[in-house]
Amino acid sequence: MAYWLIKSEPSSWSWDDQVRKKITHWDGVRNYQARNNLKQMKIGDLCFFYHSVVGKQIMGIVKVCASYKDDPTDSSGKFGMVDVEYVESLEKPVTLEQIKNTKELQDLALIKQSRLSVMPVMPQQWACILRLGNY
DNA sequence: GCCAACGTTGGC
DNA sequence: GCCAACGTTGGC
Repeated sequence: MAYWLIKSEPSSWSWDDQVRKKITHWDGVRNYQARNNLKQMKIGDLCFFYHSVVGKQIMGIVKVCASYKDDPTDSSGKFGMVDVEYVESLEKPVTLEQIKNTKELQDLALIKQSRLSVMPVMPQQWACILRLGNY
């Protein structure tokens, strides 16, 4: 099983929305690197849900519940999506600032490639963030 | 195939 | 709201 981090601006899709709706299409990705990461997701993989722009913190965990398929919102047919399902909220959201201040997390793409919206997370990074979140 | 122009993302 | 970083588009 693999771990990921996916971003959303709360003004378009927030963690509260995710908690309420439980399952959603993770559509709208229009970047090839992010798409390639989506393609590699398998059912059961876990993802951190990160609020970009407003909040700038990891809010909780979702699980991949449908693998890569066409994104109906993309008329070009080049991009796809997965479905994700609410799993759990972090007791304490983990902020970008905390991540930047944590030695083990310096290699996270969140820091190195701030514009990438779907990125892999190494198991040790995953565990480290869980500890920061008091999960 | 190069690169200038343009559009978007996201931190500050 | 600004702008740096980055990705995409299109003329040549």
